Amino acid sequence: MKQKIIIVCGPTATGKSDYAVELAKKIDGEVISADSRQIYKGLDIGSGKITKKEMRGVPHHLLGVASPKRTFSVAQYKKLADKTIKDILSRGKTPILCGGTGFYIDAVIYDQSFPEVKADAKLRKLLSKLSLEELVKKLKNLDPKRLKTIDTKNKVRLIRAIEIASTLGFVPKKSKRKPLYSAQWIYLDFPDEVLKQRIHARLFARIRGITTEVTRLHKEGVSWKKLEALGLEYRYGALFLQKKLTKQEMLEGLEKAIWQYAKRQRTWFKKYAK
RNA sequence: GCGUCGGUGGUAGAGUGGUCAAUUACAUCAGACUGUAAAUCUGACGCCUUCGGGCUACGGGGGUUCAAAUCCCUCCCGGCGCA
Repeated sequence: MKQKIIIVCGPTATGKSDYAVELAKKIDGEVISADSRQIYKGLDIGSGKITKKEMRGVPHHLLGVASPKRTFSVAQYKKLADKTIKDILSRGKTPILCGGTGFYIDAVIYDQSFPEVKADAKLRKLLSKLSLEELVKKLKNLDPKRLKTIDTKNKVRLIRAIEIASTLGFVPKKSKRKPLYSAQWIYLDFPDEVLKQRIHARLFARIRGITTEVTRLHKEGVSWKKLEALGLEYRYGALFLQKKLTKQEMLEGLEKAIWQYAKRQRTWFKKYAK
């Protein structure tokens, strides 16, 4: 008998957090965040992290548990989430997995196993100098099976596959998509125009807080490069503070980027619609 | 007013007689996704098509040429210089 878990997903700015709190109150649940940016400590305003007050007494997990100075990965998330879910269930409560990072949700629900191969900075640096063709050739020698499923135009993926293959000698087979829990999916969304308006309104309400937050993070030692890689609010905030963008350019570019992100999220979640 | 440089697809911006429906970037639309996933990557992107091709397009009009976004004339618009 599989245990029950509820998933609240959907694109950004659809009110997932509020919905999850409401639901948790009704069914005596606890919320587990599935958000690749809210996982970091100090990324609050820009990531739209729920505040203590908004939690209204409902326990929340996996918010602000990683350092933004270090790289955090799905594999780590998966481990933490598993542990948390087990804990919640053991106390007789219902876990509510809530967030917009499809990959994270996927990793938890479908019990994906990730190979124990850590990032090798030296190897990555070396490989990043190679062309796509050379990388493909390398992977072909190391693990021809993986080559069949990989996106041969995606350098980042190729490098990771080679990294795994050259350490383990092969790339572990993709685990089957077998659901671990009996999941109840709740997908939140709005028509395009409405969602665009919500994104716009939220951005303007938060823009001040965003720049002060990014300033603070940089002072605390998070590099511009890292901030730019964090994307959206952090990328545009960092570009603006470095004077690489005007305020106007930041606002326009960021709003556009958030919309593009929302659509990518939709694309991901469409998979589950069937 | 004279001179001069320029007006190209949603935008920026290449091209300067044929191989141009027009490099490229951005935007837009669709999609992928097993260790950075708010990241990274892919495809489509004038209109029509029986997928062979057809049609309309590089400010407007006229012309030269077998052939023009590319050359000439003229008109309109913008920048700059001289008045």
